[in-house]
Amino acid sequence: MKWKELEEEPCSMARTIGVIGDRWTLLILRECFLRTRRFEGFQSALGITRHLLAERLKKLVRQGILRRIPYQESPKRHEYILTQKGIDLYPIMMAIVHWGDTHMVDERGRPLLHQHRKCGKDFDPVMVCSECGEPLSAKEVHTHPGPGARSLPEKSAPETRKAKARSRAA
Amino acid sequence: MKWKELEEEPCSMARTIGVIGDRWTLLILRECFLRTRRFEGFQSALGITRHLLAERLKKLVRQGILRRIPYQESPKRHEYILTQKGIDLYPIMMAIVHWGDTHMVDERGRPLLHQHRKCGKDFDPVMVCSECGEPLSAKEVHTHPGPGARSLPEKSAPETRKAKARSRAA
DNA sequence: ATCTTACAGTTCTATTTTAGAACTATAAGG
DNA sequence: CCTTATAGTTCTAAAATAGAACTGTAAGAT
Repeated sequence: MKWKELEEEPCSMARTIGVIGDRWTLLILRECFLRTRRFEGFQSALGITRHLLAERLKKLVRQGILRRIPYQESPKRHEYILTQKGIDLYPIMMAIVHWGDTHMVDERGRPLLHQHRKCGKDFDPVMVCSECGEPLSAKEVHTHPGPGARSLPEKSAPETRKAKARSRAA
Repeated sequence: MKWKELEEEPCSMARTIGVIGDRWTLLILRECFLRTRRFEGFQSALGITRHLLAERLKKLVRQGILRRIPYQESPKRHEYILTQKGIDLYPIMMAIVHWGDTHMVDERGRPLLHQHRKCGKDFDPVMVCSECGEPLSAKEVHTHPGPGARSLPEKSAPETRKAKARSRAA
């Protein structure tokens, strides 16, 4: 599988990974949500090479995740602003941060806290079912093919070689 | 910033990205959630080179995301099973899939649907506030330094050069 | 009028990663 | 003895990334 093909895979995860699934892109997006907008801002905040930064920004604009907007004439200068498509990445960012907060903090605790303006409290993000509102856990979810599926053979429980031999013998 | 340093950054997102933020790792984890457990299973499902697969699996085991469990003796064979730390990645996976379902589907529709066993319906994941239960949106969240912060200077609103000149002149 | 700085890139070489294919090893089954 | 299944390892070529220097426009300082 080549990287260009990823975006054509019949899998929403593969397609998304094709767009945002590399390390610098994710960090650039973090900066966007922290209100960084300009080339130099990204560069100094991240220490990314200018070459790669330019390339990643171009890609994000092509993908419709950032919009490149002029903020001054002569010399022409542009800012990079999240589109709605980009803002919709927020749950991914929060899910990533939350996992890090749970499993990667050192003894000093969380680097950042998130306050919900509506209720005023520091919170954690919780993922719930859109239909019943209950928190989701992996084993309560059954995945099945949708209209855009190509094929997804059901996997049977793995057998040991000996078990296979036994069942063939029977 | 080098990749080894990522995991020591005072940012839960950078640390998490250091662990799972590359394309193959994310796809391997997708397969784990679809119940793939064995080397050949990952390899044939993903088309990843055997070399990289071996390396990524080792890393995931080192990080405590997968556990390597023997399922037969002679020749010794192992399966890779998600630990709790690995299972906790589920919201990240679902958030990624959901963004793809929203922004990357073709005319045929979603490749996969997710059914919630508790309520029986196909659902979308929704991220809510742990404190008040309301759905979260980026602009209702205020980010501020926590106990593990190193420093996070507040960013002022960007100015144009002309505006800067004006304010200096004033 | 010239000099320095800010900004947003582009270009170049060296290093690191990844792709792709072939090879190794153990044991079962025919 | 030969083939297959499984889980790797090793090798070379191609691609991506790091790191530093360079380009171009214009403002402000000297």
